[in-house]
Amino acid sequence: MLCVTVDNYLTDEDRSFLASYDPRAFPPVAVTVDLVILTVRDGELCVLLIRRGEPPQRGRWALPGGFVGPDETLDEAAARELAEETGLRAGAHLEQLATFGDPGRDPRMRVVSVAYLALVPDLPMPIAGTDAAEARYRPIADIESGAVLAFDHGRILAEGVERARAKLEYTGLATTFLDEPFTVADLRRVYETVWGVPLHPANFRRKVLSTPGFVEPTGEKLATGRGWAELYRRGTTAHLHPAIPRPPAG
Amino acid sequence: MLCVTVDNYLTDEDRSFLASYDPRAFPPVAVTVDLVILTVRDGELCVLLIRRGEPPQRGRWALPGGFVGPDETLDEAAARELAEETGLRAGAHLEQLATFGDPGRDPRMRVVSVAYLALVPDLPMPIAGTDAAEARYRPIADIESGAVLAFDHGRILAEGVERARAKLEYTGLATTFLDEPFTVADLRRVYETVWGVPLHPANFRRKVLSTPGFVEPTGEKLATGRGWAELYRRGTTAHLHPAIPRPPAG
DNA sequence: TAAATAGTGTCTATCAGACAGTATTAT
DNA sequence: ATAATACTGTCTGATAGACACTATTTA
Repeated sequence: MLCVTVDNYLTDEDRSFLASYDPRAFPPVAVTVDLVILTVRDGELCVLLIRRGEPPQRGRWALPGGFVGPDETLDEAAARELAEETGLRAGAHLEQLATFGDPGRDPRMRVVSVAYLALVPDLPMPIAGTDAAEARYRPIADIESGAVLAFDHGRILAEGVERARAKLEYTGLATTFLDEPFTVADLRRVYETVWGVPLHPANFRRKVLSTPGFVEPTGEKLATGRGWAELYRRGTTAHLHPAIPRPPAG
Repeated sequence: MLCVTVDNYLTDEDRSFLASYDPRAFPPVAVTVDLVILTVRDGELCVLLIRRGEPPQRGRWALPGGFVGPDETLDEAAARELAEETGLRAGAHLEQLATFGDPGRDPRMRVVSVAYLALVPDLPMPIAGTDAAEARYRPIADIESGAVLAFDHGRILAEGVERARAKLEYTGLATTFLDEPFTVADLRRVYETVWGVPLHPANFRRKVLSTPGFVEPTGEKLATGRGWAELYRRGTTAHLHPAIPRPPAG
């Protein structure tokens, strides 16, 4: 294997050691990335699921994912999978979530899966890949109330949803769920949908607009709906000071 | 490979598919766990490092770690490594940090490393393993100011330290750095050491004691030092309400 | 007119941060 | 006596949460 990245760190001793090193002496392990792609549509928090078109567990709903290529970083593999499934290349938020590697979580072999979390705006339609019979955004509520996902994907999804809920509190990531421009009420509905609690409109507005860098006014106003509403774009601040406090129970 | 865990999920189709499945068709990848073991000693935040006794990068300081066994979960492998290096079996905090898998991060082969973060009290002495010439707790400040670690361990350490700093704010984990019983001043010194900022003793005391479940009084008093100080044990609450706010810069 | 929504202003309880001050012990 | 530390009490400014109120548009 060619490893130019750290080649300049190698000593002569390293080089002679590597010449006699056999990577195939280790038990076979596969490394994959699985994606928790969340979006908000029609007042519901939804996740992109694919129905498996190949065994094992053909016909069952699963998170999209795939093998990490030999020359890819983990982040690159996740970005490639996200683009393949949604068509999105930029504008979405993508971060590593956690890694799942219990023996027996996949019946084929030892599979260590690095899970990623993506937050995307409401998109036209997902793209069904070669190994997927069908791809669809499905409400979280449906999965939480019974529907069983393939492998340990239910647990991965639960961690992704919890991470997303927590991150809305102290980052400006809620705006990545929205197309620009948006109103303060649109942003509030994102929080209400993801957290599952109603928020006080007046207090929410005051907090959002008093947090520097959260949203930028476009100066335009939207006349649709009742009355009129000012329009905003995403701000530049990743970390919110102060945070948007999450109500205790939900 | 025997995979009983999800065996009852297998359909007849799955079983016939698996009979013709060859795990060795994939490029060889090794999965390891690396540990960021942090402690507070002599007013400094320290990390357990080993000096590599085998190539590659023999003689360079690195995080302790090792291969994940074929029948181990990732958490089990991390707990085993922690016990091997420190002798600790319980009482320490251990959580998954992030996964690092850039091609070329290890010159031997493609190595995907699942990093774990451990917070431990001040311990007698670390144990040098078979592949380590030496094991020592070294101050974070020494590494941040120049000392280069093996592979990408500098980046892993930086993420671990940042996670630890963030977690002190909203969890009761600071107490895992201390032997019981401890005083409020001991706990304050942990925060001051990890965050690198002085905290107001009076305000710190008020916040800690008004946060239910953070610390439990033993009823005893310690007469050493000037005056006397009340002694406490770790509380049961993992999540702090309200949080211990971290001062902005520093 | 009634209902729904965008936006403004105000009141109150709480908390962070700063500081004054007391009690106790080592030097 | 002086310095250092543990601990208590008080004051101020900021903010979360609740509510009242106006303006505007649709049904």
